[in-house]
Amino acid sequence: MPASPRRTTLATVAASAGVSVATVSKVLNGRGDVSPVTRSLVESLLEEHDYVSLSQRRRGDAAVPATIEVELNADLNPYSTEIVQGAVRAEADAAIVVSIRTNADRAGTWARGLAAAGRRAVIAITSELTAEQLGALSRARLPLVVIDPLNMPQTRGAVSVGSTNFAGGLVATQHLLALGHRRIAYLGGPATAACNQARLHGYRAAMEAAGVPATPSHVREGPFHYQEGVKGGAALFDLPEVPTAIFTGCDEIALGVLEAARARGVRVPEDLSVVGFDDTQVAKMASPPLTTVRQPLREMGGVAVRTALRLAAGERVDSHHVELATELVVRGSTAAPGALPGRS
Amino acid sequence: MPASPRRTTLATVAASAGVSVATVSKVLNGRGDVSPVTRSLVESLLEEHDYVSLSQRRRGDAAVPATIEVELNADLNPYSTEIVQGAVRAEADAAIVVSIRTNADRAGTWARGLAAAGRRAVIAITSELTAEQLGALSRARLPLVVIDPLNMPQTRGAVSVGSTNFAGGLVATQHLLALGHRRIAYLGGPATAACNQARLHGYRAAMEAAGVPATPSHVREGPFHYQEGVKGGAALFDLPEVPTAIFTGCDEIALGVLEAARARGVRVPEDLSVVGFDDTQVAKMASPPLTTVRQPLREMGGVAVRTALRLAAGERVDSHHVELATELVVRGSTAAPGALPGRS
DNA sequence: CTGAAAGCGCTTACAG
DNA sequence: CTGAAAGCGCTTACAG
Repeated sequence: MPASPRRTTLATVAASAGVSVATVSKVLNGRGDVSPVTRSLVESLLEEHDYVSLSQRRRGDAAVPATIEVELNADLNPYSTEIVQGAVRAEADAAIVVSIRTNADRAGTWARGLAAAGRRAVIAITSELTAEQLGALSRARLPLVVIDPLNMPQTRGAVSVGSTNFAGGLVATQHLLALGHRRIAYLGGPATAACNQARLHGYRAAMEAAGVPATPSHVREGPFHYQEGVKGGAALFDLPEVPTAIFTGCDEIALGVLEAARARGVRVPEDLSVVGFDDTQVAKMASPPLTTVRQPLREMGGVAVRTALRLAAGERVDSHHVELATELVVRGSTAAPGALPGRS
Repeated sequence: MPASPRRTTLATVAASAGVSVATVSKVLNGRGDVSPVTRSLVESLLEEHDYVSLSQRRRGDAAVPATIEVELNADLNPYSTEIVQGAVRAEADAAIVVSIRTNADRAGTWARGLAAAGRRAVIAITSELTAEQLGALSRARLPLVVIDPLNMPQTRGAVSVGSTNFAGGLVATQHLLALGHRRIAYLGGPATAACNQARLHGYRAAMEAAGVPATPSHVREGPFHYQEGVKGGAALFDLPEVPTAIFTGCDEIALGVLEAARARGVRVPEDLSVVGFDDTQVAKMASPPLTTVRQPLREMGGVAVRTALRLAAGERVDSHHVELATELVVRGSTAAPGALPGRS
């Protein structure tokens, strides 16, 4: 979008409202001595002419480094921590403001507040953005980059960053099949999340290709939480056909499964193989260390920041969805079914 | 520091330099048509009069929310993640800029850059700040709050936030003693860190009060890393007097010990009790879940932000060191020595 | 309530 | 190089 040669000034707005510059200035500064009628007329004209205050224009100067908002929908977890890490490391000149959205504000207030505070772009991690919020960001001229949105239909228009989730689900399941497992369960993420759907399809594709279609009772979906792993793992152990391996939707769920196994006296990997997803810090710190599908989360954070900066600079981006490669990382939580202990 | 009634304007500087306002303006805007002599005279006078540009003043307006820099000295880990979490949640109106210091810039450049970018205060987590950096922040009028600095002597003047580490070390060790342990090892943090020293003293005090002074070979210090736990745990298992319990300097180290134990076939808590420190997210996700000394890390992040904002507003703070209470959280990684399994 | 007028802080084209 | 002068965008005390 080419910038218009001159930005709107108070004089423009005053002329179109048929009032003096002084009156417009008063409205802007929230003075009391303006009639409600005049005030609302001026306010709508300010909006219409897309008036940007002097201080905001100054803040847009090259001298002031950009700030980018990284919005979380919940507390930092091992997954979002990695993305934030990558965003923070990405660009020395882009300050990353981390915040947790409370949804207390209305969409317009929220977006305008961000613009007024000097944000140049917004990166939303696993958020559920409404159509109003997307519209408000657009009106505030704030570009948006989403990472793993939880509600696909609404956010389809936004620029997004993700990873090859289908391939990840496929390779994780193939790894377990190659070890000799046949009763492989999927303990995944929220059914509405696109990333979860892709992983599930990868799992199903691998199972079908191996001639052992997934048993319906072996597929469970739920939030990406540790407790899901504890509960889901326990539920799977109660099945008549107990799985010998569980492919999980994220490392946190996998750690929950590890705990469910320990509580039952089920040994990992001797009695049960477990595969995580993400390769967050906790994967390496698990006992046994987790075999997991690595998502390049830090790189994804970095790509999101660089994409956001390009959008903020008015550049076009080639692709509306950047997808980075996943990779299987084999550690100690997987083995052939019935394998003997003895690993290091 | 009471703000002077009026900030320096170009006119003031022009008068004291004996040049016109126009010339000063040219210097500020980096125009070429100013003689080097005049330029350097004006520049030093701008510095001397502490001139703040209009845009910077505007950025200081109440309308623009404060931004606070949270400086990490390394990648986000479970400990610093919790503090960041608390800082982000603390004040709706204070934007938290997270960054990892690279030390590429000289101290003055770094501090002035932060001030120019609109930061109002700096919070440093487990950093090693030099005297130059402290001085540069002070000259840039940026208040500093430190959390668990790694080098105590240099940072003694700074306002700090911490927790009752001595009490934490004491209560953790007393818990193990009460369970019946006598051979209790300490696998702690860096010897130079004040928080580590306090925990070690608490451990020693408890041991001495119980009449079982700590064996020197049972005390090891090192970085707050997972690998320290793996290596340190293995080293302790090789001792002639193998400990029956290990009190660790942080949850990450404790998870390393869990893994060292698993690799040796040592069962936790039946053969070995393990106590962590911090109560980060990974403590709950460990298998078995960790008994640990909870530091209120989120609260510490929140207190740091509120203190930083007060200092930025020119208020005096009552105390140069705020200390929050630690608390023992008993989970599944501790039991009486030689206890039988059977817990849930 | 409203706006003409004075004023503030800054920038810039231009005469010297 | 330098600065007087014109001008820009905005604010505010005050007259009506």
